[in-house]
Amino acid sequence: MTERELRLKTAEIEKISHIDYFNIAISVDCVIFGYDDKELKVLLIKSDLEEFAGLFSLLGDLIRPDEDLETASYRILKERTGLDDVYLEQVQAFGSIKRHPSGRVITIAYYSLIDIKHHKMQLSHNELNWHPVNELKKLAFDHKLILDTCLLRLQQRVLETPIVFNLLPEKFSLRELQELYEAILGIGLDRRNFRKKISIKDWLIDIGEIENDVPHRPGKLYKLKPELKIKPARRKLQPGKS
Amino acid sequence: MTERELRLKTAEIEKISHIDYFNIAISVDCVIFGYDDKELKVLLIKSDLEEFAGLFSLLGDLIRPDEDLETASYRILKERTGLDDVYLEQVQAFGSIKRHPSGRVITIAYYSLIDIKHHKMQLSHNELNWHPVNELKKLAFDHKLILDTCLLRLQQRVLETPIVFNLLPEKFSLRELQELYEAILGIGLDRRNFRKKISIKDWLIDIGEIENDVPHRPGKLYKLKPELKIKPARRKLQPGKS
DNA sequence: TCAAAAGTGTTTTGTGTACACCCATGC
DNA sequence: GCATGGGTGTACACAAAACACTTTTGA
Repeated sequence: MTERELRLKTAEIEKISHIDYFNIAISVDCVIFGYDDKELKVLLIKSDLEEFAGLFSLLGDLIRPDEDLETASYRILKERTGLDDVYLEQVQAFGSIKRHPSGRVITIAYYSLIDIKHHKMQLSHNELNWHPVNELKKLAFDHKLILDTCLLRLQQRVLETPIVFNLLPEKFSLRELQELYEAILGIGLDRRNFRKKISIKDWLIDIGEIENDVPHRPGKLYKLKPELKIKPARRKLQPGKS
Repeated sequence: MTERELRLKTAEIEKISHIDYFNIAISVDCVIFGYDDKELKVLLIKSDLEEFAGLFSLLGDLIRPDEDLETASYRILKERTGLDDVYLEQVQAFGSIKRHPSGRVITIAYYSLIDIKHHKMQLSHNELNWHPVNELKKLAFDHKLILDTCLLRLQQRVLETPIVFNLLPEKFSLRELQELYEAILGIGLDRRNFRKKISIKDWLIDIGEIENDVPHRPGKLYKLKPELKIKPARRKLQPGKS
């Protein structure tokens, strides 16, 4: 659909036929967050559109008429990361008229949290790569806006609900956890206060093991209490305060 | 589109043609909140679908190919309430396959806040009426879920940003304001603590007038500081904590 | 003079923040 | 033995919650 055709429809607004209402495509875009090397990262692919030559874009696809919004998101995640059981949350829809150069495409944005170490599969196929969130300036489409909006949502959620653990391996030390929070929130945290706050939340189990391969005193390892692992199917409305 | 056609497409999933992707309609649904008689209310219309005979539904419409999501929402609000300059916020999209009996319709939910007294125009045309939010049990489509989700979002926002004033007339007393908060949050509040908290936020101006027509000692009247009135066009990302 | 709500402060409790020392380990 | 992070507690400031009496007005 060209810009010209779009304008034509605008002029004909009074006699819109029912079929015209279907001249809008719907996509899902996934902000796939990962955590590695003490940085929050996002999975991006090089845009194949001429208009955005050289820019990266989020992973997305048109929604098929026979799949739910979440189904479409899980499909994309599965295709791009090989992972199945991931945290996924819808953020909102983006639907500016001119957001997509090839026509009217409304997109529904999701973010998901995955353990970057579990991935490492189809990576770097067609320029699919992890990018530090902080270093991104310009993305294709309105994807920078979508990313920023999702990051903001993540920052809000992370203080209330135990979702960050989706970004970590099964076992982790308190230092790793704190560094993750610092990466997500973009601020430094006091170690003693952080540990106090986490211990009050009662999210973790001391598994009786310690780090190895660290060039200093190893820390204890913890894991998330199993009952707090968020099964994607279970989530309904927003969870309340922890 | 019948259920049978849907299943057919599912079977043909491998050879989906581009045009199939457009076989999805997109609508906007508005949860229009008002406040009257010490109750939070929502504007509903009697559903004209046989499947939902006797049930009420939110106000919505299909999105036109040439209008933004917000433009569509404002159009609905204008059509149904006659009001222009209202608070409007997108919540999220709802897209279950079977949410609409006549085909695949993905809807994007907005809530808006209006002064119920300013309205009173096209009301009760075709069974368009205000309903107390607390007394609603079943709505057409998935509109109860949408309403609940929007209410939850409103409850979260109301503590952080000065949006409740969109539900009140220009001048109001602190008692009215407190009763409004109580209606939205569904809890009782301590008067002294409430007044302290509001005064700290520094949102109000004492306009030097007092209530009249009250059968008791009249309270002072206040108005929201003009610079805090949220112009719909200005809002971008989520506002931070107050 | 009575009913109804306005208006107003203090105390207690909990939460967030700032901050420093000794300990265990790897090198 | 030294560098590195692990592990821990206390003091202060601020915010939230509980709580009661006097004042003003209309009826």
